[in-house]
Amino acid sequence: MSTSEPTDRYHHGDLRRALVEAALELLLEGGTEALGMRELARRVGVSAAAPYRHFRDKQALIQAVAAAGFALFLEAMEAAKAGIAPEEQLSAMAEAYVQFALRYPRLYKLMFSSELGKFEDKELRRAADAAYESLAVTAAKEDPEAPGEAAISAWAFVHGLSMLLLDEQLLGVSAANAEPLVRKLARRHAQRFGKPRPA
Amino acid sequence: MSTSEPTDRYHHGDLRRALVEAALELLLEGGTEALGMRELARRVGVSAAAPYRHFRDKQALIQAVAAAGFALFLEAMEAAKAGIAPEEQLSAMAEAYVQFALRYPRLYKLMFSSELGKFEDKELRRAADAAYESLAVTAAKEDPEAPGEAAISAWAFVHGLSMLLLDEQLLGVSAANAEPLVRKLARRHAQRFGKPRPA
DNA sequence: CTCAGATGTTGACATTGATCACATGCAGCA
DNA sequence: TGCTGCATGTGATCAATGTCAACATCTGAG
Repeated sequence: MSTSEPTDRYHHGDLRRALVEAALELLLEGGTEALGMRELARRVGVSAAAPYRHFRDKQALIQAVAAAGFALFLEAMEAAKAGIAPEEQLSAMAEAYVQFALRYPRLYKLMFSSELGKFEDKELRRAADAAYESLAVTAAKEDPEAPGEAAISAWAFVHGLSMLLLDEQLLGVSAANAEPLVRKLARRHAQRFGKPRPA
Repeated sequence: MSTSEPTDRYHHGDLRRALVEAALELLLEGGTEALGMRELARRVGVSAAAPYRHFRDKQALIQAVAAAGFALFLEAMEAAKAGIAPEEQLSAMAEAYVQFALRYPRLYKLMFSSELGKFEDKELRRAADAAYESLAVTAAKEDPEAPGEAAISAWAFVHGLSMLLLDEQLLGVSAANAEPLVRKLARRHAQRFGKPRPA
């Protein structure tokens, strides 16, 4: 699936992209701990100093990975509400949200790790905000009287639920058997937070 | 406020406690990055290898810190619902929860960092579960028909909201001006998730 | 009083993030 | 075509970190 196979040319050709790709793999496999500049360089088959031509910092590299993560995430969100009846959209997105977190736990964690300085990197900020918007607009439609609160509430709900599941904080519930619970909770949330009973 | 001032005896006397205390300070000041074994040893005025007599790993030390954090946290939760009318308890706790997260952002983040292996350390696990219980029982009372779901929902809500605030993901809302919003959302949540309108 | 085990120290090793001066090769201009 | 400037990659090196093993020191149980 990799776009670039290792070459032995002096100039790699597309190092930056290759680095982000490899970093993503590394992250998915081994978590934040496994994501090191040197190991990364090794993977891509390049010297240890090379990555610094493309990223000021380890942090900068991580921010790029997170941004890529948010792009993936946004895609999943959009896909989730495509072709779904409006009144079902919110709960469908909620489910998709949690499923994403469960499928890519380490990536998800990184994306919200918060010491990655989300406000400092413009591109990252935009990617994150785009994902937020996708959910927010759907949630807002559910409660036109207080759209802002509805959006925050929905976001907080799915985010919190994801974290709890990832931490296995919910006794007896793990990623494997989470789906029914998630579905039930999503329904419950959408129902109670939906438009306050029209006449 | 420190229990132990630096002595120049060969044996420190209460290194373990001193280490956890110092680690907590270090964490609160500089975040996870600043929390290193060597720096820690330096602070306590002891050699770099000494901490390893009390903690197998850096991870073990971190787990101990997290456990201490959960104790603090539990305390705050219990204090929040003491002497409050039952129907106000849930929203009071929700507020207290978020306030804790906002007051100790880095500690809070560490406590839920999830690669600290919460399930492996028994003491840590118990501390975390105790905190969970404190909120869960209160939330469960709000909706006797589905106590489990009510508990998860409440926990997810406050946890998610805290994370969003810490990440400054909510545009225009920061720790400083978060209080009114938090209060409003807590009320809203308690109201909608409360007992489904008794007759 | 003694001496065994707990607690600290010293010195070392491998690894990491980061930076420097230097090497290389591609692009555009002659 | 051939030259050359600039982006890109290399290797050597530094300081710092987590961790360990061998040695030193203290303290309490008998």
